[in-house]
Amino acid sequence: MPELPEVETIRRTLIEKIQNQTIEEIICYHPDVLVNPDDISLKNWLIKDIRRRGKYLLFDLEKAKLNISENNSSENNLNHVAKDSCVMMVHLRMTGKLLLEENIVEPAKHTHVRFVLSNGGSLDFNDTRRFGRITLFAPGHEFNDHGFATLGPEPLGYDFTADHLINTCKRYSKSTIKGVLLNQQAIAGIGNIYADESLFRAGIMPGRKAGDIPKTKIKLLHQKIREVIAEAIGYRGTSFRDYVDGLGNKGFFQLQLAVYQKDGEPCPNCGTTIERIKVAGRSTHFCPQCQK
DNA sequence: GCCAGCCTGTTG
DNA sequence: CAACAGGCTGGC
Repeated sequence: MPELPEVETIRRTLIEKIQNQTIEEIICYHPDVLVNPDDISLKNWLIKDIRRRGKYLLFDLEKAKLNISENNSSENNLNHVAKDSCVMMVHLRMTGKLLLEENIVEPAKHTHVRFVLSNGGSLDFNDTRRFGRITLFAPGHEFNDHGFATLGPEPLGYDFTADHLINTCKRYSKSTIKGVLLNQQAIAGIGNIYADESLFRAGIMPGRKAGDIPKTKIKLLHQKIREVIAEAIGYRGTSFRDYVDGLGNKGFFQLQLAVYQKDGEPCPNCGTTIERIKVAGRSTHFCPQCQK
Protein backbone atom coordinates (compact mmCIF):
# COMPACT_ATOMS: atom_id res chain seq x y z
CA MET A 1 0.00 0.00 0.00
CA PRO A 2 2.15 2.86 1.16
CA GLU A 3 5.07 4.41 -0.67
CA LEU A 4 7.49 6.98 0.74
CA PRO A 5 5.00 9.90 1.08
CA GLU A 6 2.45 7.71 2.87
CA VAL A 7 5.05 6.18 5.21
CA GLU A 8 6.42 9.66 5.98
CA THR A 9 2.89 10.90 6.75
CA ILE A 10 2.32 7.95 9.08
CA ARG A 11 5.64 8.71 10.80
CA ARG A 12 4.67 12.34 11.34
CA THR A 13 1.23 11.53 12.71
CA LEU A 14 2.63 8.91 15.10
CA ILE A 15 5.63 10.83 16.43
CA GLU A 16 3.43 13.73 17.50
CA LYS A 17 1.21 11.43 19.56
CA ILE A 18 3.48 8.74 20.98
CA GLN A 19 7.03 10.06 21.32
CA ASN A 20 8.08 9.43 24.94
CA GLN A 21 5.10 7.14 25.49
CA THR A 22 5.86 3.69 26.88
CA ILE A 23 4.89 0.47 25.15
CA GLU A 24 3.80 -1.52 28.18
CA GLU A 25 3.39 -4.71 26.23
CA ILE A 26 3.63 -5.99 22.67
CA ILE A 27 0.85 -8.51 21.98
CA CYS A 28 1.23 -10.68 18.90
CA TYR A 29 -1.89 -12.31 17.46
CA HIS A 30 -0.17 -13.80 14.42
CA PRO A 31 3.35 -15.20 14.93
CA ASP A 32 4.49 -14.74 11.29
CA VAL A 33 4.14 -10.98 11.52
CA LEU A 34 6.43 -10.24 14.47
CA VAL A 35 10.04 -11.26 13.83
CA ASN A 36 12.24 -11.30 16.94
CA PRO A 37 15.61 -12.93 16.11
CA ASP A 38 17.38 -11.65 19.25
CA ASP A 39 14.49 -12.72 21.49
CA ILE A 40 14.05 -9.19 22.79
CA SER A 41 11.64 -8.61 25.68
CA LEU A 42 8.12 -7.58 24.65
CA LYS A 43 7.51 -5.39 27.71
CA ASN A 44 8.17 -1.82 28.81
CA TRP A 45 9.82 0.05 25.97
CA LEU A 46 10.00 3.82 25.84
CA ILE A 47 9.51 5.25 22.32
CA LYS A 48 12.40 7.67 21.89
CA ASP A 49 12.04 8.40 18.20
CA ILE A 50 10.49 7.20 14.94
CA ARG A 51 12.61 7.44 11.80
CA ARG A 52 11.92 6.59 8.18
CA ARG A 53 14.19 5.25 5.45
CA GLY A 54 12.61 4.45 2.08
CA LYS A 55 9.36 2.66 2.94
CA TYR A 56 10.68 1.40 6.30
CA LEU A 57 9.83 2.85 9.68
CA LEU A 58 12.36 2.53 12.49
CA PHE A 59 11.22 2.88 16.09
CA ASP A 60 14.05 3.69 18.51
CA LEU A 61 13.11 2.04 21.80
CA GLU A 62 14.73 2.31 25.21
CA LYS A 63 14.05 0.12 28.23
CA ALA A 64 11.56 2.00 30.38
CA LYS A 65 12.32 2.56 34.09
CA LEU A 66 10.05 0.23 35.99
CA ASN A 67 8.04 0.97 39.07
CA ILE A 68 9.33 -1.18 41.96
CA SER A 69 5.75 -2.11 42.87
CA GLU A 70 5.23 -3.71 39.45
CA ASN A 71 5.61 -7.43 39.13
CA ASN A 72 8.58 -7.70 36.84
CA SER A 73 10.28 -10.81 38.19
CA SER A 74 10.68 -12.37 34.74
CA GLU A 75 12.54 -9.26 33.60
CA ASN A 76 14.96 -9.64 36.50
CA ASN A 77 15.82 -13.25 35.72
CA LEU A 78 19.63 -13.38 35.76
CA ASN A 79 19.63 -15.74 32.79
CA HIS A 80 17.82 -13.16 30.71
CA VAL A 81 20.23 -10.50 29.47
CA ALA A 82 18.42 -7.21 29.79
CA LYS A 83 18.78 -5.08 26.71
CA ASP A 84 18.45 -1.37 27.31
CA SER A 85 17.63 -0.37 23.76
CA CYS A 86 16.46 -1.84 20.49
CA VAL A 87 15.28 -0.86 17.04
CA MET A 88 11.91 -1.98 15.75
CA MET A 89 11.68 -2.03 11.97
CA VAL A 90 8.24 -1.91 10.36
CA HIS A 91 7.46 -2.53 6.70
CA LEU A 92 3.80 -2.12 5.70
CA ARG A 93 4.12 -3.70 2.20
CA MET A 94 0.75 -3.55 0.41
CA THR A 95 -2.03 -3.29 2.99
CA GLY A 96 -0.29 -2.69 6.32
CA LYS A 97 -1.55 0.05 8.64
CA LEU A 98 -0.43 1.44 11.97
CA LEU A 99 -3.47 2.77 13.79
CA LEU A 100 -3.62 4.62 17.09
CA GLU A 101 -6.55 3.77 19.34
CA GLU A 102 -7.34 6.03 22.28
CA ASN A 103 -8.75 3.19 24.36
CA ILE A 104 -8.24 -0.55 24.48
CA VAL A 105 -10.81 -2.00 22.10
CA GLU A 106 -11.48 -5.44 20.66
CA PRO A 107 -8.74 -6.06 18.04
CA ALA A 108 -10.01 -5.50 14.48
CA LYS A 109 -10.25 -8.44 12.08
CA HIS A 110 -6.74 -8.12 10.60
CA THR A 111 -4.93 -6.68 13.61
CA HIS A 112 -1.88 -8.93 14.03
CA VAL A 113 0.21 -7.02 16.56
CA ARG A 114 -0.86 -4.61 19.29
CA PHE A 115 1.35 -2.17 21.21
CA VAL A 116 -0.32 -1.40 24.53
CA LEU A 117 0.59 2.18 25.44
CA SER A 118 0.99 3.87 28.83
CA ASN A 119 -1.65 6.47 27.86
CA GLY A 120 -4.36 3.82 28.08
CA GLY A 121 -4.63 3.30 24.32
CA SER A 122 -2.82 1.18 21.78
CA LEU A 123 -1.00 1.25 18.47
CA ASP A 124 -2.37 -1.56 16.29
CA PHE A 125 -0.63 -3.11 13.32
CA ASN A 126 -3.38 -4.16 10.93
CA ASP A 127 -2.66 -5.84 7.61
CA THR A 128 -5.30 -7.55 5.46
CA ARG A 129 -2.91 -9.41 3.19
CA ARG A 130 -0.36 -10.07 5.92
CA PHE A 131 2.65 -9.21 3.74
CA GLY A 132 3.92 -6.62 6.23
CA ARG A 133 6.52 -7.39 8.89
CA ILE A 134 7.66 -6.02 12.24
CA THR A 135 11.23 -6.93 13.19
CA LEU A 136 12.98 -6.33 16.51
CA PHE A 137 16.74 -5.80 16.48
CA ALA A 138 19.26 -5.55 19.30
CA PRO A 139 21.28 -2.30 19.42
CA GLY A 140 23.15 -1.64 16.21
CA HIS A 141 21.69 -4.67 14.46
CA GLU A 142 19.20 -2.90 12.22
CA PHE A 143 21.47 -3.40 9.21
CA ASN A 144 21.03 -7.17 9.54
CA ASP A 145 18.11 -6.75 7.22
CA HIS A 146 19.19 -7.18 3.62
CA GLY A 147 16.42 -5.07 2.09
CA PHE A 148 17.15 -2.23 4.48
CA ALA A 149 20.92 -2.42 4.14
CA THR A 150 20.88 -2.24 0.34
CA LEU A 151 18.51 0.74 -0.01
CA GLY A 152 19.50 3.39 -2.53
CA PRO A 153 19.47 7.12 -1.72
CA GLU A 154 16.45 9.00 -0.42
CA PRO A 155 14.82 10.88 -3.31
CA LEU A 156 14.81 14.10 -1.26
CA GLY A 157 18.28 13.52 0.21
CA TYR A 158 21.44 15.42 -0.71
CA ASP A 159 23.04 12.30 -2.17
CA PHE A 160 20.28 11.76 -4.73
CA THR A 161 21.75 13.91 -7.49
CA ALA A 162 21.08 14.03 -11.23
CA ASP A 163 24.51 12.45 -11.72
CA HIS A 164 23.52 9.62 -9.41
CA LEU A 165 20.43 8.92 -11.49
CA ILE A 166 22.47 9.08 -14.71
CA ASN A 167 24.94 6.54 -13.29
CA THR A 168 22.08 4.37 -12.01
CA CYS A 169 20.54 4.30 -15.49
CA LYS A 170 23.93 3.17 -16.85
CA ARG A 171 24.21 0.45 -14.23
CA TYR A 172 20.72 -0.87 -15.00
CA SER A 173 20.88 0.07 -18.69
CA LYS A 174 19.07 -3.07 -19.86
CA SER A 175 16.19 -2.64 -17.44
CA THR A 176 13.14 -0.52 -18.23
CA ILE A 177 13.22 2.95 -16.67
CA LYS A 178 10.14 2.04 -14.65
CA GLY A 179 11.96 -1.05 -13.37
CA VAL A 180 14.80 1.22 -12.22
CA LEU A 181 12.42 3.55 -10.36
CA LEU A 182 10.79 0.59 -8.60
CA ASN A 183 14.15 -0.90 -7.65
CA GLN A 184 14.72 0.07 -4.01
CA GLN A 185 18.46 -0.44 -4.41
CA ALA A 186 18.50 2.23 -7.12
CA ILE A 187 16.35 4.83 -5.29
CA ALA A 188 14.54 4.27 -1.98
CA GLY A 189 10.81 4.72 -1.50
CA ILE A 190 9.26 4.98 -4.98
CA GLY A 191 6.38 2.60 -5.76
CA ASN A 192 3.89 2.11 -8.58
CA ILE A 193 1.99 5.39 -8.17
CA TYR A 194 4.95 7.76 -7.99
CA ALA A 195 6.91 5.88 -10.66
CA ASP A 196 4.06 6.44 -13.16
CA GLU A 197 3.51 10.06 -12.13
CA SER A 198 7.23 10.97 -12.26
CA LEU A 199 7.64 9.40 -15.71
CA PHE A 200 4.58 11.28 -16.97
CA ARG A 201 5.91 14.62 -15.73
CA ALA A 202 9.30 13.91 -17.30
CA GLY A 203 7.70 12.82 -20.60
CA ILE A 204 9.36 9.39 -20.63
CA MET A 205 7.74 6.12 -21.78
CA PRO A 206 7.85 3.71 -18.81
CA GLY A 207 8.91 0.76 -20.98
CA ARG A 208 11.98 2.48 -22.37
CA LYS A 209 15.36 0.93 -21.61
CA ALA A 210 17.18 3.02 -19.01
CA GLY A 211 20.36 2.96 -21.09
CA ASP A 212 18.64 4.58 -24.10
CA ILE A 213 17.46 7.73 -22.34
CA PRO A 214 19.48 10.90 -23.02
CA LYS A 215 21.17 12.65 -20.09
CA THR A 216 19.00 15.75 -20.41
CA LYS A 217 15.88 13.60 -20.02
CA ILE A 218 17.35 11.81 -17.00
CA LYS A 219 18.13 15.18 -15.42
CA LEU A 220 14.52 16.21 -15.96
CA LEU A 221 13.32 12.92 -14.46
CA HIS A 222 15.52 13.49 -11.41
CA GLN A 223 13.90 16.88 -10.90
CA LYS A 224 10.37 15.48 -11.42
CA ILE A 225 10.89 12.62 -8.96
CA ARG A 226 11.83 15.09 -6.24
CA GLU A 227 8.93 17.35 -7.19
CA VAL A 228 6.32 14.55 -7.12
CA ILE A 229 7.55 13.06 -3.84
CA ALA A 230 7.70 16.45 -2.11
CA GLU A 231 4.25 17.42 -3.37
CA ALA A 232 2.76 14.08 -2.31
CA ILE A 233 4.14 14.49 1.21
CA GLY A 234 2.54 17.95 1.27
CA TYR A 235 -0.79 16.35 0.35
CA ARG A 236 -0.30 13.72 3.10
CA GLY A 237 -0.04 10.87 0.60
CA THR A 238 -2.38 9.19 -1.89
CA SER A 239 -5.55 7.46 -0.68
CA PHE A 240 -6.40 5.51 -3.78
CA ARG A 241 -7.91 2.45 -2.16
CA ASP A 242 -7.72 2.32 1.58
CA TYR A 243 -4.57 4.11 2.74
CA VAL A 244 -4.96 6.07 5.97
CA ASP A 245 -2.35 7.60 8.28
CA GLY A 246 -1.74 6.74 11.95
CA LEU A 247 -4.87 8.64 12.98
CA GLY A 248 -7.10 7.05 10.33
CA ASN A 249 -7.08 10.12 8.07
CA LYS A 250 -6.87 9.91 4.28
CA GLY A 251 -4.37 11.73 2.08
CA PHE A 252 -5.24 14.01 -0.84
CA PHE A 253 -2.66 13.45 -3.57
CA GLN A 254 -5.15 11.28 -5.52
CA LEU A 255 -6.64 14.65 -6.55
CA GLN A 256 -3.35 15.51 -8.30
CA LEU A 257 -2.78 12.25 -10.17
CA ALA A 258 -2.32 12.70 -13.92
CA VAL A 259 -2.06 9.09 -15.14
CA TYR A 260 -2.14 6.57 -12.30
CA GLN A 261 -5.38 4.55 -12.62
CA LYS A 262 -6.59 7.06 -15.26
CA ASP A 263 -6.61 4.69 -18.24
CA GLY A 264 -9.43 5.57 -20.63
CA GLU A 265 -9.49 9.17 -19.41
CA PRO A 266 -8.01 12.14 -21.28
CA CYS A 267 -4.44 13.26 -20.58
CA PRO A 268 -4.55 16.53 -18.56
CA ASN A 269 -1.87 17.91 -20.90
CA CYS A 270 -3.04 17.03 -24.40
CA GLY A 271 -6.36 15.18 -24.13
CA THR A 272 -5.05 11.93 -25.61
CA THR A 273 -6.55 8.85 -23.95
CA ILE A 274 -4.35 7.47 -21.14
CA GLU A 275 -3.30 3.87 -21.72
CA ARG A 276 -2.49 1.02 -19.40
CA ILE A 277 0.12 -1.67 -20.05
CA LYS A 278 2.28 -4.05 -18.03
CA VAL A 279 5.87 -2.94 -17.36
CA ALA A 280 8.26 -4.53 -14.87
CA GLY A 281 5.41 -6.85 -13.89
CA ARG A 282 3.22 -3.96 -12.72
CA SER A 283 0.25 -2.19 -14.25
CA THR A 284 1.56 0.99 -15.81
CA HIS A 285 -0.30 4.12 -16.90
CA PHE A 286 0.95 6.65 -19.43
CA CYS A 287 0.06 9.15 -22.15
CA PRO A 288 1.18 7.84 -25.56
CA GLN A 289 1.38 11.42 -26.88
CA CYS A 290 3.29 13.17 -24.05
CA GLN A 291 5.65 10.32 -23.16
CA LYS A 292 8.33 9.18 -25.62
C1' DG B 1 16.35 -9.42 -15.34
C1' DC B 2 11.70 -11.78 -14.87
C1' DC B 3 8.01 -13.77 -12.36
C1' DA B 4 5.65 -16.84 -9.19
C1' DG B 5 4.57 -16.69 -4.57
C1' DC B 6 3.24 -14.65 -0.37
C1' DC B 7 -2.28 -13.37 1.45
C1' DT B 8 -7.11 -11.54 1.43
C1' DG B 9 -10.43 -8.74 -0.57
C1' DT B 10 -12.71 -6.33 -4.34
C1' DT B 11 -14.12 -5.65 -8.99
C1' DG B 12 -15.54 -6.86 -13.64
C1' DC C 1 -15.40 -17.12 -12.08
C1' DA C 2 -10.80 -14.72 -13.18
C1' DA C 3 -8.09 -10.70 -12.76
C1' DC C 4 -6.13 -7.54 -10.06
C1' DA C 5 -4.32 -4.67 -5.90
C1' DG C 6 0.01 0.85 -3.29
C1' DG C 7 5.68 -4.51 -2.37
C1' DC C 8 9.38 -7.54 -1.92
C1' DT C 9 11.95 -12.14 -2.12
C1' DG C 10 14.15 -15.84 -4.03
C1' DG C 11 14.74 -19.15 -7.54
C1' DC C 12 15.56 -19.66 -12.27
